[in-house]
Amino acid sequence: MKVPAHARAHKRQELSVLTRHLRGQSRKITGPRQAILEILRRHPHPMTNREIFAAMPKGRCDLATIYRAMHLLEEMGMVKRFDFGDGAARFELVGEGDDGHHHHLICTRCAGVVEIDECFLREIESRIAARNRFKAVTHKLEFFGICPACQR
Amino acid sequence: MKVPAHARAHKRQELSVLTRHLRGQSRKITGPRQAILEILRRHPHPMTNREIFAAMPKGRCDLATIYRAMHLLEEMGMVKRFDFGDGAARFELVGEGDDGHHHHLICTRCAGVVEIDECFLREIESRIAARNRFKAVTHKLEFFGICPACQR
DNA sequence: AAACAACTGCAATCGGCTTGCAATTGAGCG
DNA sequence: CGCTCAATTGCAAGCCGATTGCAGTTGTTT
Ligand SMILES: [Mn+2]
Ligand SMILES: [Mn+2]
Ligand SMILES: [Zn+2]
Ligand SMILES: [Zn+2]
Repeated sequence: MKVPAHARAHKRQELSVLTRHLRGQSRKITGPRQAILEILRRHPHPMTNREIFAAMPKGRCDLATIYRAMHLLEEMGMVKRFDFGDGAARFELVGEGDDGHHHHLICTRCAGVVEIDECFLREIESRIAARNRFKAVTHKLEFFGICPACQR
Repeated sequence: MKVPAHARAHKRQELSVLTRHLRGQSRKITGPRQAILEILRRHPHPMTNREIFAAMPKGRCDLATIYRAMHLLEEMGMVKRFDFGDGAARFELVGEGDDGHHHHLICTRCAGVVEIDECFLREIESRIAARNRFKAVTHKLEFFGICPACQR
């Protein structure tokens, strides 16, 4: 099966990003880390560590390795952690030059996910920070409901 | 130590609410359930099951009982579940005739909590629901930052 | 007071996540 | 290219919040 040129380009670029981020921290570019980014790039929605593990070709690495890798990638700002409230962390690839902040609309029946790209709270957030004299205020927000397919 | 009259009144009222809610579902008014509501009433912020357990007079009941009670009380709409993202569910008493929906501002250093009573998203929520044809849309939102005391 | 369903305590168990340790491997260097 | 060593990994044990099966207890109804 042939890989299209643009996909190869994607991959090359992403690898270079990984390399750049790892340099200067004496971190290594390893198979598991590349595989994880590869998998995340193909997925439009946040994935659990287990899902990443399952998507990995033939037990390519241990689940513990994925947990450790996600911490590293999160620290480097290459992935963003989301919490859908079901007890399992989810991760999504962050675009270059983006901070990854956004929200989701999640179907409570089928677990389907809709990406909500705008954030409506930037303004409100600073008002709340000022009013309570908090610094470095952020927020976590997710929407839940019943999707069209699950309504009937 | 004497209990003031208004406190006794509070307690009586709350008990009657509990009774009313339990009736017709063949549920029992038990010691643990009364004790839990009593504790929650004294606390202005969401509590974990462990905290409720610790606040209980001398191992008055088992931790598992508290977990079960919180499910029941949540189902009955008497408490609201919150998620501060640290892996432990938190519960807050819901006022009568209130749905309990609100938000918090949480200090990531000292875990202090500020209650945010307004909800800014009612409007946006219905826009999102309509745009994606979802029904029964709700949201979970919490703010995080560094409180005045922790800034120095 | 009896009868029975609801409830509780206890201990086992689960699932997500972390961690200690010995073996492996990537990156820089000669 | 092969050497060296810290970084990384696999594995297994363990942590923690939460759930559950079961036998014994208790609240409610009659
Ligand atoms: Mn997303
Ligand atoms: Mn609150
Ligand atoms: Zn936002
Ligand atoms: Zn709200």
